[in-house]
Amino acid sequence: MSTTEKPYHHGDLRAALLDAADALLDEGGDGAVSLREAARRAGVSPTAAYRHFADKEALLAALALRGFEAFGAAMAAAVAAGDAPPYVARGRAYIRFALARPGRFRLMFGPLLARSAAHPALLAASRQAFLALQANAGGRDGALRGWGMVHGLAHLLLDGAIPDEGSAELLIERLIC
Amino acid sequence: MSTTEKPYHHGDLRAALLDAADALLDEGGDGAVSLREAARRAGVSPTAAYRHFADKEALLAALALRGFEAFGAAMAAAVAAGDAPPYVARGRAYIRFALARPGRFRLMFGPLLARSAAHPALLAASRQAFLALQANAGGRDGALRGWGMVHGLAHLLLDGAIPDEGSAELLIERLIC
DNA sequence: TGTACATCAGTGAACGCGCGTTCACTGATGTAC
DNA sequence: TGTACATCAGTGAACGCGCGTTCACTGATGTAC
Repeated sequence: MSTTEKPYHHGDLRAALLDAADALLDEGGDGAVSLREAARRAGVSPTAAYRHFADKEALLAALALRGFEAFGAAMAAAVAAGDAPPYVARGRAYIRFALARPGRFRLMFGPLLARSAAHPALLAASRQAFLALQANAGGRDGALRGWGMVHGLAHLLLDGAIPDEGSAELLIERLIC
Repeated sequence: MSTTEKPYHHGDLRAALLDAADALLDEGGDGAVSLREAARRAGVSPTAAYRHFADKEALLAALALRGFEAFGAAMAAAVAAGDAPPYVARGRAYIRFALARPGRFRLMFGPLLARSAAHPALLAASRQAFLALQANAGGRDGALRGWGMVHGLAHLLLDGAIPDEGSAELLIERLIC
């Protein structure tokens, strides 16, 4: 749907660059994103990106922000689907999102966030994600424990640290309930 | 104690390089480690490292392995201290280790592990870490939930994602019990 | 309706950088006889 | 005890690479009168 890899045609180059960078993110992780390669994939000269982003970090921040939006939408959709109590549905959606878009997921909670003073919008987005998780969680500490669990399982699954379980999906349904 | 930054003197260059790389790991994370900079810090020419490691990935793998050893020791020491039931003590030690040595922690469960076919020793080490956690955990699924929780809280704390709580140490004691 | 001008998105050459890795080498240490 | 030789750890010059970023530029689009 969204990440076409063709050169853009008179469209919105900013969006095309973000799409390209997004793809890089999922292919090679954090360090695989470069302005030059994103421009290459968008079919544009190496320096065109500077029309739309102050520097590389600005591109990454925009990417992370976009990630949080998609993330929030995915969680809301999972709750709306009503297949499980809201709290359970959100937890499962959290892990599924991470597995589907590992690069995005890692960037969202990654090094940029640690330097959050420079990226207040990012910090706000992550706070909001936590607030959403907190609903129906049985208090703040319970919410933190739950957040920790889904966040940790997501990372462990992504890193291949969990001894083989067959399907990750089954594991998610068994553990998050 | 271990990570001296002085040029080594006729000692074990391999260990000196690992120490230097370890320091880089904690200063700048995964991507901040370079053979050249490690050699520089060890006071040695840029290519000396190739006497001791086949390539950069071999250095990183050795670093991760060393990390798992320190990690196992930290968990065992925490249990032996007896301040809390073993399962609780291990969980707390897990998070404390991550906070004390973020670079190590991230590397241990990071990208190398995902390509574990190339690094069987690493995979074995992470399996063993899980087995240790599993003791007194109330079954395999309970152990996975617990592992997820401590792993996730460690990451969230490292990334500054958890809204300020004052002391991380207090948070650990309150949540892991 | 037509002309003059400003705005702005993308170009392409160029910079300096640090990196991983190779290669032939030097000089010290140790071993064989 | 002394000499000849092999081993081996570290050197330093060199390679090619992709990167972020700058700069002066071109050419199209839009606006003012």
